Amino acid sequence: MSVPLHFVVKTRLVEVVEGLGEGAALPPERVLAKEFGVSRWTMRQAIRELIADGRLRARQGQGTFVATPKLVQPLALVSYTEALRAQGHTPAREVVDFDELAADAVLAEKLGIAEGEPVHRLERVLFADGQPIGLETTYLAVERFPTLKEVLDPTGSLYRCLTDQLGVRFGEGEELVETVIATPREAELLKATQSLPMLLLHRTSRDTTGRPIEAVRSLYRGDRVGFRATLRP
Amino acid sequence: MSVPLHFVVKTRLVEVVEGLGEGAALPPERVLAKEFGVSRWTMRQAIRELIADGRLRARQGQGTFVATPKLVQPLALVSYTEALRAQGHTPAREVVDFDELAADAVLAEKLGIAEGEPVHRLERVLFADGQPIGLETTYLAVERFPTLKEVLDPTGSLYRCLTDQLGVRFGEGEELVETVIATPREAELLKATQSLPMLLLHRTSRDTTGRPIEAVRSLYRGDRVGFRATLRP
DNA sequence: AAGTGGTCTAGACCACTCC
DNA sequence: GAGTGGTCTAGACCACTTG
Repeated sequence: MSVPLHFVVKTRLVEVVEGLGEGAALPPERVLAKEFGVSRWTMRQAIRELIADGRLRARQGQGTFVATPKLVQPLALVSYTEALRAQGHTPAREVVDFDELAADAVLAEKLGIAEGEPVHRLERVLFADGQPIGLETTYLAVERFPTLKEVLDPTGSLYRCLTDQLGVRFGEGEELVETVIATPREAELLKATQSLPMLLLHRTSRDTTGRPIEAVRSLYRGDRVGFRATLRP
Repeated sequence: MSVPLHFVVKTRLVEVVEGLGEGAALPPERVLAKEFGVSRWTMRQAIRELIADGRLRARQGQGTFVATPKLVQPLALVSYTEALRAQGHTPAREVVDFDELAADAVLAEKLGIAEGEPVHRLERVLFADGQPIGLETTYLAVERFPTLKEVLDPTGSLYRCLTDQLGVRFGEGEELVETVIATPREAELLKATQSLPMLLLHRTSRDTTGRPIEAVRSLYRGDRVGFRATLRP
């Protein structure tokens, strides 16, 4: 048993998947388990890994289907909308929350303000071709952008609003990427199942004078999205 | 049951973990399950997620322990050794394989050679402070670097060898980041458990004339490593 | 030998979707 | 109502580490 059974099943299941076209339906878990001669738990373990790898997609009450390839998002200070459109996809946003709160120590540090000062919080679900792929939460100091709530169309591009209407000039930024497991709330907003690995991206942007503009926390579905960075020596 | 039981358990377990110090041992799974009044499966699900999040670390036959914070690796064309040392950690490498093979279509395309031509493959496990954190596989065209096998100390820095001894000057590079599930072989080399989410990084480097140098596939343990990128507008 | 985490089974019920 | 994926239980055995 040095190689777990569920991996053997996964390997054989990959061959089945490759024999099917994108979007094709797989037989039900219970049927597959019987065909492969394993328990449903083992079958689900194999399927879960193929879902995490982005090769399958499960829809409760409907079935499991062969997935389309992952999207690739640039790790760059560009508009989400433009980046996606450039790849031939249809972007969309949905506002979950747009309110104010008091900065905790970590957030205050990132935004260069004192703890307890008010910050805007804009939380939006990002879509590509009608499918939710990410949850983006942006924090900006109220002191620095007092008119944001009147000026910004929350369904539009924040980046455009800041540069075009508020005269902000983006300078350097720093991004951190890691994998995490989504909370139930996040999974629900992204229409994902529990315990799916996500890509968590933390960004802090500064203007050309080095002053902090925003702190962003973006959670992307690991089964649907990857990142691309262009490196300069 | 809109919130899964294992998440409730996870939330309560986090509080327990926060009350302990780094490296402290958790009670055995069976004991925790009984204390929380859930089955061992549910307990393991909660623990597995905390492991994926990098907050716990399981060692078979020993127990489960509170983990140390994740490392942060730069997404940049710099030496792995130097990057790690700059953060106060001790780097090491272990050669798994150093041989030649014929390029398949994808690899040939990346390296700018014809399919079937020979390429060097150097596969190494990367360590930080004695712990395996990544598996790096580098491919270079034999035609371009015919003396590599004689010149390179495979336990040393490839980057240094190329720049200092072979006169290569690195230009632009492109990196792709995504999450995947490790194969049993990869998991074993990284001393990780099955079905742990990994960060997969694909890099192709070019010299200052735009000619391909190397194709690299790096698999990092998602529970121990994150990436940092500095953005320029 | 004892105790730990890792894998697997058989069976149950829930939540959701479609007919 | 029937069928799907999602969660959970109780119990078993395996693989590994330590005394």
